[in-house]
This record gives sequence, structure tokens and C-alpha cells, in this order.
Amino acid sequence: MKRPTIADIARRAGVSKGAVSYALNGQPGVSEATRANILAISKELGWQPNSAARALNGARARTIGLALFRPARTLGMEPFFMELISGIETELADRSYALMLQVVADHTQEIEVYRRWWGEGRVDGAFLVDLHLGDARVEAMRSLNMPVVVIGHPSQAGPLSTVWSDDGLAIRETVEYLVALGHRSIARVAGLPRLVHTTLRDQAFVQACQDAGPGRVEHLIVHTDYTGEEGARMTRRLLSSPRRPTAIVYDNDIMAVAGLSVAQEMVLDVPADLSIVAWDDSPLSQVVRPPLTALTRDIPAYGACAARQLLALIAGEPAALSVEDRPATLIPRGSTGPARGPR
Amino acid sequence: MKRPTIADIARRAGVSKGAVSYALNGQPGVSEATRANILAISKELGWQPNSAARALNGARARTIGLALFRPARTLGMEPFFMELISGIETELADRSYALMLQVVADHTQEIEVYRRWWGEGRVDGAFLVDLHLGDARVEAMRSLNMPVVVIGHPSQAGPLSTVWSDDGLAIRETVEYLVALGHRSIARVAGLPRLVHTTLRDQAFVQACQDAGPGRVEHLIVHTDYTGEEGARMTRRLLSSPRRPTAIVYDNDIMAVAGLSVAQEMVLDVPADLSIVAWDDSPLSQVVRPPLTALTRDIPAYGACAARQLLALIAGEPAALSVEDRPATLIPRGSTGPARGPR
DNA sequence: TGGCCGATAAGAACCGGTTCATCAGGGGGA
DNA sequence: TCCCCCTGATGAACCGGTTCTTATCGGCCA
Repeated sequence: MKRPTIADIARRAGVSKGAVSYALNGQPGVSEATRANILAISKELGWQPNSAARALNGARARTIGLALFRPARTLGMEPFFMELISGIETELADRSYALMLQVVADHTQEIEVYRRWWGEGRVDGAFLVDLHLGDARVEAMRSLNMPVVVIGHPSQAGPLSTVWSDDGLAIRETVEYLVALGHRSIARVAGLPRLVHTTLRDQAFVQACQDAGPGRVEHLIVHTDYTGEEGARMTRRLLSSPRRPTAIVYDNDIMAVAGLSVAQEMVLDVPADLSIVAWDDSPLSQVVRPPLTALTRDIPAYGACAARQLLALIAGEPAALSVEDRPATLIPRGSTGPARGPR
Repeated sequence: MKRPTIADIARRAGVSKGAVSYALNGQPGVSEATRANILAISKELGWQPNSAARALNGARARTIGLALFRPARTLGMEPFFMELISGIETELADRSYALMLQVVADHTQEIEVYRRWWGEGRVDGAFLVDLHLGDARVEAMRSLNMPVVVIGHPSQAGPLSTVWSDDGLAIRETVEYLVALGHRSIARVAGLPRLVHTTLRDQAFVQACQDAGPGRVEHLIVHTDYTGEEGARMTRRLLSSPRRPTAIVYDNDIMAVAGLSVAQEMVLDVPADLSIVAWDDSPLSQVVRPPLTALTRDIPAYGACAARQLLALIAGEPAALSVEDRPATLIPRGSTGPARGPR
């Protein structure tokens, strides 16, 4: 009861293997009558192409790789990756591409995994996420000559194709909104300092505050590892300092929620005493009291965009080196309001 | 600049393809001197085995499949799957197995994907999650004869191997705890009614309430789709009813947090007026005020356990049909307390 | 010195497809 | 009537490994 092969079909139909191959692939070289007969027999036998045999002839693996370097625990917390993956999937599923996923312990292992996958012909291309300054993965992927799309800002991506959105714009919008509300001391609780998008957001944040007028807006940035614990700790520190900020912008929703809890624990009213803005919207942000003002973006669409880009690259189609997706937009909710008091 | 093959190595070493194959796979048939030489050359050339060619000889694909039927959006919200996947990954990564992931639109498509993957020899086995009553996937997988591990209770899994934990026990523990705190009216905000684990939890919940003594504890179950919106809506309904429960047990943390917000919005004190318990712990549960009492389990460990089971099945090792993982345990936090008032 | 055995290696077949070169046969044009 | 070309189909080579069969060589023992 083994799986039928094209040789079985050929025998049944009384033709050669070659004819069967042509018939099944819709290629010329067989008459319509024979083709119909072969198709009928293959259906009857329940034939499925063996992808290994096809791959051996230089065909695509029809699979895309994604190695994620994230501690297992944080993966569960951050909706970002799951949403990104589901967005990628929507695009891949249509063309019956699969996604090969592996969680890795560090970037060295990540490179190793990609090298193996590519070397073994298991994937046709891959994504790179969370680029940091001087990222070794860029050079490694370039030398592999594997189709790669970087999900993130092009600045550190070298010759690699990128899909990105303008975080600076979103930060600027946020700062201007807070300044308009009368805030004159704004803090930013940022993510990992080495990541490209963190530094870009940092720069944009500082710039936007300075642009509000010389010495008009005090600004402060602290870095974290994205966890709620760190977010809470940093918030506690900020709120205990003599020059307490009246608004805090967090780099993800987990930290924003943690920060909100700390504020309430310290009997501060949000938004009267403190305004809070979260980067990345999620049900979490909407469910707390007050609901959080958030920078929202369509992450699945972002993933889908990256997938399209990678598929085009793999197909050898002409594709832009860098594709800019829509920037995040500010959704004001209950956690932001006018700054209280004089000054 | 093509990828080197064993033929290239053979030529360089002046030996036959067969000898190279034996040398690279640590099999007898070549002298130690030749083996060392071949290994050196293969390293120098940067040779990688072509997985397609290996698979063609009946070798394993060294890949496991997971097709997920979940609306893209909920995937991002629920930490469960990401944690499960990261747990599976830890086990797979060690043996350099990869995980093939695909998000599907319904169970029919899920079966189709598995049939294709298996037929094409792309995966060696697969997981089945979220079994529902009379699930067509069970029969489909059985007829495919593909190694499969069901993640969930064995009751509907037919002849398929399962990895599960005793949800009933956890529910019972929770109810007994609430009853001991003096609660006499307990509601359960459950998940999708057709899922096996939902009905099992439902039954256990009712049983535990009845076991507290005839007519002693009022109980009520409402079903939802696991979203925060539904959780909020149901909570609002429960709390507005004349016979308001003094404790609510939610089937996930998202709904529990949403429920907490609703309670606070209705100016009820948690836990004085209402006790809240969440199924599945997450940073989310700990970050809100008060932190939620939760049924916590080690989901990554659960996934790792399932992965071990599946790998054993694939290897043809003797494996138990059904493996029971540790049940969830109750972590009391600030959201539960004594029921207020008389009765 | 001849014969036998084990170690080592070569060579070929095979896995299941794709693709190229080749060929038979029939129809049409000169 | 002859020749050419096109269609439909065949058979073989090939992809990159694994594995089985066969061959060679050297050493050991009688």
C-alpha cells in the first residue's frame, strides 16, 4: 500500500513516465485524450507529487524560513510576532507556500539555521527581523546569496531588500500631540537600545521635543528589555524622580499597561496627573482602565507586504529594494489628556 | 559558484561517491585515513547535505507540521499558541527538526494541508489542536496513517496519541477554593462551546459546584469566542442580573482582564464585591490591578512534552497512547477574596 | 607458496520526478 | 510521388544522495 508514483500511473496508462509528467504538469507533448486519461488514473490512484523528487531537479522548495531570536517567554507576551506571522501566512497560503519556523538562542545560531536551510535546499528565502547596529546577519545573508527581506528600517540592511514603516513620523506625531495638550516634560520608555528601530525612535523623539522650541520641552529616554517588569520598574523610577514627567511614551503595550498599574499604585490619576501612550495597539490596551492612547499599525498587513516582497524576490521579478508601508497612527483614548497645573 | 555535492568531494579526494557517503555519515566501509581526508575536503568546500536528495531515499523530512485554524487576529492576542510553539521548538531544535507552520481558514483546509504535506513527504508527523466534538480531522489523520499527536483530552481523539492535562482537576480546585472563601454563586465565562476542553471544563465545573452540597452553590455557564469583547459583554450581563454572582471564572486571561475592567467600570470592588479567576496565567494577569488569581500551567513544557511524544512516534519507538501532563495549578492573587455579606 | 578471509573501495542501481534528444507516423505542399 | 515538418510519444540522462554488489589488495595461516 505504498504511495503511487508516476511510474505506477505510466504502467496503468500504458505510456512512458515522461508522458505522465507532461500530462500532470499541463505541458505540451501529449494529446488531449492521453492527458485526460492520465489525469483520471492519477486521480483514481490518489497520486501526490513527491516534493523531494521535484526539489532535486532544482525546483523551488515552496517554503520560506523564519528563525526567531526571542526568549521563549517573551514570544508569548508580545502579540507582534504572532500577528506578523499570520499576515505573512495569508500571503503565503494563497500560493501554497509554507513557513518554516525555528526559535533560536542567539543570532549566531540564527545564521547557522539559515545557512543549513538554504544549503539543504529546504527554503527559497527568509526574513530578517530586529536588526541591530552592525548586525552580522546582513553580511552572512549577503554571502549566502539567499533571497532575504529585512523587516525594518533600511539604514543597517546594506544591500538587502527591506520593508519598513516610518517610526520617526509616528513619534513626531505623538510628541506634537502631547505638546499641544500642554505637556512640557515627556519621557520615553524605550526597548532594547541596540535595535535599529529603537535608536531611530530615540532620535526622532529627541528631535521632535527640540523642535517644539528651544528648552520648551524636557525629554528623557530610558531603555528596557520590553518586559512588563522592566516597564514597571522604569516607570516607578520616573515617577519618583523630583522632575516627574507628565507624559510617558512606551515602546510597547505590555510596558504601557505595566506603567499604568504603577501610576495607579502610586495614586496618580491617569490622565490628569500622567498621560500614557503605548506603541503598538492590542486588545490589551483597550481593555485596561482608562483605555490606552496607542500608536496603532496594521501588523498583519505589514507581514503580508513583506511576504509579497520576498516572493517577488524569489521569483526573480523586478522588485523595489525598499518598500515603505504605512506609518503607525495615533489613536487617542482615555489615557492621555491635558497636562495639569501651571507652567 | 554552485553548491558542492558529494560528487565534487569524491573527485577532489580521488574516491567514489559511495565512499564519500559512508565517510560523511560515520558508517563503516572506509578507512580512518580516507574518512579524515574526506571530512577535511567537505569542510573546506562547505558541503551541506541536500535534504531533498536524502528524502528521496526514504529518509525523514526532519520536519513536523502544524496547521492552525485560528482567525489571524486572535492568534496575536492569545499567548497560548506562541508559548506552545516555543515549547515545541525547544524540543525540535535539539534534534534539528524544523516546524512547518500554516494558518488555515477552516478544518477542511487543515485536513487538505496535512494531506498534501504528508503526500509530498514534506513532514514526518503533525499536531492536532483544539479538537471539537465529532472532529473530522481524527478520521482523516487515521486514514492518512501519518504520525499525529493530539494536544488535548483523549476522549475525542479516537486511536490517535494524545498529550493532555486534567482540566477537570484544576476547575475543581478552583471551585473548592471559592466555596471555601464563602462564595455561593459562581459563574463561568467559558470559551467556544464545541471544543472538547470547553465541555470537559463545563462538566467539571457543574459537578464541583454540586459536590459542594445540594443546592448550596448556584452556578451558571456562558459561552464566548475567547475575545475580550465577548468576555466584557458577558461579564456586563452577569453583573447586571438580579442574581449577581460573587465570583467569575474565565476561560482565558484576555476575558478575565476585560471582565475586571467591566467590574471596575460598574464601580464594583474586586475582590470585595467580585472575585475573579483567570484560566491561563500571563504577564497580563499580573500587571492589572488587582493582579489576577490564575490557573497557571507551564505551556512551553506542555508543548515540549507533545513534541517528544510525536518524535517518539515518528521514530517508531514504543510510546504511550496517552500522556498526561501536570494539571494547571491555582495561584491566588489579589483578585479573589472572601465573599462579602451574609448567607 | 598457495589459498582464504577481512578490510577497503569502486561501481552501479535506485529513489521519483523533469527534461532533452530522438523517433515514428501522418498530413500537406511541391 | 517524394520530402519535409509537425505532432505525440518514447527512452535515457539527470538531480544528489544512499546502499547493495562486486572487486581488489594485503596479511595470515597451513
